[in-house]
Amino acid sequence: MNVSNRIIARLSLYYRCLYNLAQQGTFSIASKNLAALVGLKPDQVRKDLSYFGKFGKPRVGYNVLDLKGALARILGLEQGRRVAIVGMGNLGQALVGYKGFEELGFKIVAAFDNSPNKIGKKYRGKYCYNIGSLATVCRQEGVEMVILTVPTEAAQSLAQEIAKAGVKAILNFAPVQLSVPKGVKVNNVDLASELKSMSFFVYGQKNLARKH
Amino acid sequence: MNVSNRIIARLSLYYRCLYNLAQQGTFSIASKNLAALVGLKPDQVRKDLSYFGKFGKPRVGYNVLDLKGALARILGLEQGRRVAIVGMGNLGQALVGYKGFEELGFKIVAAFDNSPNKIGKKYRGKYCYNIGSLATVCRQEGVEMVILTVPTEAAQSLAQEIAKAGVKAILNFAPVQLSVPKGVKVNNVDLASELKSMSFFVYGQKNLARKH
DNA sequence: GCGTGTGAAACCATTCACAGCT
DNA sequence: AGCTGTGAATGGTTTCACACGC
Repeated sequence: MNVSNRIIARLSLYYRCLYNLAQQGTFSIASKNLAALVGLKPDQVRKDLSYFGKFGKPRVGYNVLDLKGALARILGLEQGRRVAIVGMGNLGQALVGYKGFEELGFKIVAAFDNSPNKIGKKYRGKYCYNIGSLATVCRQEGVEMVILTVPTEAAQSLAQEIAKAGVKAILNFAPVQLSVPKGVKVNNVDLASELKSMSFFVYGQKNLARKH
Repeated sequence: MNVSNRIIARLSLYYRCLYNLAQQGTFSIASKNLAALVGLKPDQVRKDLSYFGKFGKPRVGYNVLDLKGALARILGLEQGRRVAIVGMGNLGQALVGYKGFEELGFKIVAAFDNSPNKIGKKYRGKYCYNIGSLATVCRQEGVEMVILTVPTEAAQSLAQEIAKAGVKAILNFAPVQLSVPKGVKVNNVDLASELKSMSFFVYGQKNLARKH
């Protein structure tokens, strides 16, 4: 079966809301209300969920805990995922302490850098290894996903190393298109491009040469 | 005219590549090669550009400097944009020094926080103001876009303040759907959701209840 | 011949509308 | 009556295929 990126991105949002609702002790929620929380239409929510099963009850909506559990299973979040951060610059250091990760079961088990100043130090209690020992440490620690926060020039060759170390997912912050072996999933976070894109909608737009 | 988010997101990528190509002194590039750099099909690149005009020359491709200039104009990047960071936690502090912003003409002109420890300090040479003076400082400094890196609970009410201060674009890192007045553009960066989404493709997927 | 620009076709995603259940 | 689940209809995006210009 074939599920698109976009559906999964939305499931992640639903999961986030259900997590919060569960904490507040909310028992059940209708597609209409869930949709409002994420800024979508109810139809969309129901259709997305219907790809994976029938989780709702007519007249009632969805049981929060049940649906949260189902999404956790679908998204592969049941047993926490083991994550490493490669590149302990400003961004890497900020993310090593990011609350949002640990809450959702992403456990940061290692940090890596190539700078002698950083190797051997601890950041938020996480030991920073020499990047040369990437493969060894990743296998030892069972690293499943990597957050890659290195300078642009270094990103591609490290992505290869990371893939060789058996890691199956890379969240890439470097503004380059990484090429990796099949079977490795890359998601990109391109901060400057986000700004550029907003710039268009607010300050560009007018200079259009062509209508349509 | 109506241009979709997705086209603009891709234009931002093209711009990034053209910026690099220009620095390397490359004179011209074909859609095929540009597509390879961003991981897309040549047809897509040509179609995207054709919404805005005819920039290429048959048999030659696109002149790098010309196309870069055209995209800068379209994206509203010609005169640098003035940006503030609201929330000087780990992430805010990391982003205040992010090279990728200044290079592309996004000038960080102010930082804000509500903590007495931080107010009055400088981060990478940027003064941290009391968040209470948001409106005043934003108008004084001509802030056009805000990067919002505050705790989830604070995000919604600050988004309102920011909008009131005349800022037209918010890059939101808090995992909530912000509601803002019409005319204000919000882009979300939800780091935990990125990880969740990758988790599905690598470790979820199998547990599908329904085929299709 | 080679690479652009662009209608037409194919594909995918969202929205609609309603049957079915409680 | 109210809310889910889902085919059918709509709308949007990507890919194809080819005419045109150098």
